[in-house]
Amino acid sequence: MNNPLYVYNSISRDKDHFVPKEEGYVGMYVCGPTVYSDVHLGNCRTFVSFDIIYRYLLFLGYKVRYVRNITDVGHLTGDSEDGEDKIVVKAKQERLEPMEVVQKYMNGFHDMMDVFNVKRPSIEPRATGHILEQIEMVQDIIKNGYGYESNGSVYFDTVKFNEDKGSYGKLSGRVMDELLEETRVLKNQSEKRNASDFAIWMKAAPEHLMKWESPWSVGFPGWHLECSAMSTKYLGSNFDIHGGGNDLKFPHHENEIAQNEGACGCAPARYWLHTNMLLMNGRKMSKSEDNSITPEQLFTGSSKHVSKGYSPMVIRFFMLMAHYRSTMDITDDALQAAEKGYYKLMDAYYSLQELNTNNTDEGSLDQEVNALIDQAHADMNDDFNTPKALSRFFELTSMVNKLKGGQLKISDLGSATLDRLKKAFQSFIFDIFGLKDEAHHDDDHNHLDGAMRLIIDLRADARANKNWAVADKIRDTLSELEITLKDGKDGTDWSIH
RNA sequence: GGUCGCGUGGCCGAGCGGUUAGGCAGUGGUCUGCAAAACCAUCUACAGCGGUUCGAAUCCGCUCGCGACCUCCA
Repeated sequence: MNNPLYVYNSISRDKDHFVPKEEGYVGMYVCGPTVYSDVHLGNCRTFVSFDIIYRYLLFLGYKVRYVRNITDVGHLTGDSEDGEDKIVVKAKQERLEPMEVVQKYMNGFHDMMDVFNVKRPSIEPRATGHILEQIEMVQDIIKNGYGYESNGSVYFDTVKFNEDKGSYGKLSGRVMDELLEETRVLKNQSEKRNASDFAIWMKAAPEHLMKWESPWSVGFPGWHLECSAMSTKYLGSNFDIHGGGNDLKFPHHENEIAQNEGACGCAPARYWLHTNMLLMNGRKMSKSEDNSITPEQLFTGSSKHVSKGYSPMVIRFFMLMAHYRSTMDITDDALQAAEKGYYKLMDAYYSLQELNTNNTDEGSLDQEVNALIDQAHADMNDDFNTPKALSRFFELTSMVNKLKGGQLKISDLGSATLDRLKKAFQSFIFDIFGLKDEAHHDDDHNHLDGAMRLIIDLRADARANKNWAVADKIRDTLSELEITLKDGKDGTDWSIH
């Protein structure tokens, strides 16, 4: 349990020993959604991944301040100064106030996060609530010589920054000269000094819907700026973890680093964590192309890509089966496999609760059980390797089933180890992996369990009388209701699948 | 075109120099009134071609295929 935690740091391109700046505390910033449309599944994977990271840090005993923003202004369609604000575009389309659009999709986002059992962050700041902080940051950047005004807009001078610091592009591996060449043709009409410069404040057209007073113009902040300003405000100018999807590395995170260094001379985060993409049909999910599925479609099964609906926890479990830094391909077969695996694991958890031992000494099984639990912890300490940790629990699941079925003797397990095993299942499945048991819902479940015991008794009577017709009718009818009866050596169990 | 990454058995997906990953599916068995569940056994692997090494899925080179970013995206 005392293994140190290693995390893959995109900056160093290596697994680094995680040592928080302040012992016992972790500051973590994750780029949240731009709330201009419904969340899509890829978003969900990213936030589930960081939820597991957040939960694991909490499990390790850290006091974590987890900041995840809501982008509600400044994120443009297309790049550069030619684009329109995504939220403004949507507001016009739906004939709503921009803030109505924001509220609508932010609510939807929160609901979806709840459905996936994603813990809420400590602070969820919004860009529009931090205009002053962003203006101040622009002023600092200008003061330090890395920003310049041009026709009411302010741009970040990437060339000057790179000359001084020599580091523009270090996160994403870009080379300054290449950036200048690549973009020169496309953006030669701009107000920018260099093609790779980016806006930190933009002058708004008179009819623009969301705009604020600033020293330079009535306008709005550049997209990248909010994260720099808000992470600094709530986590300080240098904090522990910054996360986001892989596709944010460039330009978003690169520019964030430049802004923070440009404003205060310090690198914002010490560990940069990036999640990988969710694929469908081997390609990145895309709304514009036809390879996309919404969470709702996945839940209900109303999509040509799936044969049936899958519950949110099955999907969360599915996500656990791959490492967060690997791409993950959604297929119907893989989801079916995840569904069965999820139920198998949950069933084992309940079977485990029924196990008891009088053996207060060490038993012959103790070593193996303890080793598997230790390995699961080590797996999580190795850059949050959930698929590997999960595999340990499937091995433990097999042992639990053998103990239950009598293939292994419960007397070979010491009570201390059994106790530890129960705690480990609890911690990993519910606290760390963040799974919920969808079949055993508290009060409802207790009522149903009482009724089910009666039915099981009646069926047992029928079977004792060799009245197979009645016994099978009970079993088959329940099966149609997705209730499975499991006849074992010590009577019959049931579960909802 | 530039940058980065990936190609593992029927499917998903770990491993990244020597030992069974794991889940799902398949096959044979145990159990069962018959099933299901569970258990036991078992079958399909490391894109191709070279090289390094006592030893390579794991390192290096080349070839082929795929993906991401560079352009809104988690």
